[in-house]
Amino acid sequence: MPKNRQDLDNSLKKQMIKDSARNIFLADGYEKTSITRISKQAGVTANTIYWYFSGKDELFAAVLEELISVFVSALSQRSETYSLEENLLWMLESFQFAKPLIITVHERSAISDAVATVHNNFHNSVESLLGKVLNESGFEAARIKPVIRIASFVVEGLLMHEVSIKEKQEIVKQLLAILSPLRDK
Amino acid sequence: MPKNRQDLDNSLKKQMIKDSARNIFLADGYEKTSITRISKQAGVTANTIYWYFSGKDELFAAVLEELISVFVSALSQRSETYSLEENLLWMLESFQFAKPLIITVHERSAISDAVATVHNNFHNSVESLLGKVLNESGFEAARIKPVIRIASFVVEGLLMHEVSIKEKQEIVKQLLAILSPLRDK
DNA sequence: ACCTGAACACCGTTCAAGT
DNA sequence: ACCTGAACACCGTTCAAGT
Repeated sequence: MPKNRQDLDNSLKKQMIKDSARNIFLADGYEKTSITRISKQAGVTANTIYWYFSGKDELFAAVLEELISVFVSALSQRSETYSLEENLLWMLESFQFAKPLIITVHERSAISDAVATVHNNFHNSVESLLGKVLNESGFEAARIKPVIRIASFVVEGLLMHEVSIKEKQEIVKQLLAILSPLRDK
Repeated sequence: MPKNRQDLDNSLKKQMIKDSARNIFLADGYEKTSITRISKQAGVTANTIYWYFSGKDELFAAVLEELISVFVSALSQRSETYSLEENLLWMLESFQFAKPLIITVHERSAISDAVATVHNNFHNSVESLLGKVLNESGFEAARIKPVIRIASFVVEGLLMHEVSIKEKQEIVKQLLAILSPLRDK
């Protein structure tokens, strides 16, 4: 019987599991990624994962949380120096690699509270950030919330569907027209 | 050993399978619905389903096709007599019952060609229908396509996320402002 | 406290065999 | 042509037993 690997630092092993999970989730999607495969890549047994995470959804939620925190802090930095237009386009670009997971987030949110919570927090973070920008640019206050929601739904839609580059540009252009503070003048 | 039930009409049995599948899919979602459970409700063995459908995704696609054809023909009738606003609100309402499946459609489209095809056809049908309406109401031609896409992404977004009634109304209101032909005058 | 091997109850799908 | 019982290779998860 292989030894316990208590030599390895505890939180380090947890991080290895998360890293393996993230890599395989991103490459092959949630469903095709088995706990066994994650465990092998992390150098542990499948059941060891259950010592650190209470289930596959909770592991997925932990992976999401890391990805999202990187993304949100990058966006929050950018939002001070770049325009809304540049940030929207940047969001579309930098999310591309996580495309298969975006659909999964919605699917698992209906099943797992852990995933649903992470999903909600994400929407709140991004939408409050964009709302702040619109507010400072003199956008009519009453319209900010619904318009931000429209923008985030469109971004999600663009990531979830196969859309040609040309069409994508047209959609972003129209979306930006809606988001322009000039419309209130 | 139970007899073959070749007494039952062939296409009738196929329909029974589709009906059982639809009911359980709608009630419990794709993942929680096993082939075995569908087969029991339809009064056949699990493997019999594989005589009529090449897999779970193909059965799901067939179920979707039926649901969509009912929906599209209803929408196409309505679009002649009702306003765009009324039809948008009607779409939101009448889709509510299929909420769990909308997310699944996107998830399985990434995996199954059969589901992807049905999904694409659906978007094309709805968007060409709405495009026709906008065209007749004198909407600037170049903006029709992207704006229609925005509308359909927002409808999907509203169906995929938990949104309060009040917020939903605000979003629809802002969306309609974008879709109003008056903006071109 | 941490980790294992073995088992559990499922799953979608396949296949040889029946009618 | 149509349908079955039995099996296959998996899956996420649990648990008694080890260190």
